This record gives sequence, C-alpha cells and structure tokens, in this order.
Amino acid sequence: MKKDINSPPKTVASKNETYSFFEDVYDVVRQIPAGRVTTYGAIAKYLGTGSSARMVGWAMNAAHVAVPEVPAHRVINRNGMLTGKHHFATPTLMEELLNTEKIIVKNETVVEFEKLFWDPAVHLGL
DNA sequence: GCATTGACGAAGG
DNA sequence: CCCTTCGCCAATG
Repeated sequence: MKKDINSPPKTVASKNETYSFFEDVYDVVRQIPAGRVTTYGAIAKYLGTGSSARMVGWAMNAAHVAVPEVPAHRVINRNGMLTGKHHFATPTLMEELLNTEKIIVKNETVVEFEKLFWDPAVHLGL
C-alpha cells in the first residue's frame, strides 16, 4: 500500500498515526479501473469498518484538492446514486465523466451498477 | 467545549 | 415496501 501523496491534508484524524485515513482512501479510489464504480461503504470496509462510510465521503470532499486528481466520480453510494454530484465543479460534471468511461447514468443513478461495481476488498485481495 | 452537520449504511416501524 | 431513526467519526460553528 503506497501512500506517496504530494499534499496530504494536514488536518488528519489522529496525530499519532503516520498516515491519515484520507491517504488510504485516495489510494484505493485511484486504483478503481475506468468504467468501474465502487461505494463509500466498500472502501470503508476495505480499510476496516472501524471508520464508517461517512468518513470516506468526507475524505472525498478533500479529494478535490488532492494530487494527483482522485476519480471521485467513480465513488457513489450503495444505491448506485450519484449523491456527491453537487460537490463537483458543476452538478453535471460527475455524470459527464462517467459517460466518458462508458458508464450510463440515468436519473442520478448508475445503470447496471451491480455489474460495474468494483470491490476493493476483492480486487485488491483482502 | 458542546451542538450541528455530512459525498453513508444498516436496521426498525 | 417506503420512510424514519440511529450509529460512525471527524470537522465546523
């Protein structure tokens, strides 16, 4: 697990922890293959259920300023809905990015989400 | 330092 | 089956 992020958030959870929860989240999200999507809960579970899925979403909020760019558009909630689209530069940006990756979005929801679902716990061999 | 909120999720009514 | 509540954990007011 590499954690070579250029600008990690200084405001990390535990000061004693060498790496923050954010770095781990970014690292996982960047490994999501194009055309695939995952959920906040799946990431949280992969990192250890100790941190709830909400923290993953919060990490995504900071991901906008993370380097390299984190494909946050591939991370959606467990219903396959693009709940975080309003946090992008434009409300339609997330949907457009997914379209670029051949992902069909209908009514703020990824079509055949279950088929496109990419589980880090499985793919990364948890 | 306490109260509220948040890109979630599971459980209960 | 739809809607409401609670739990998580950190950030912000």
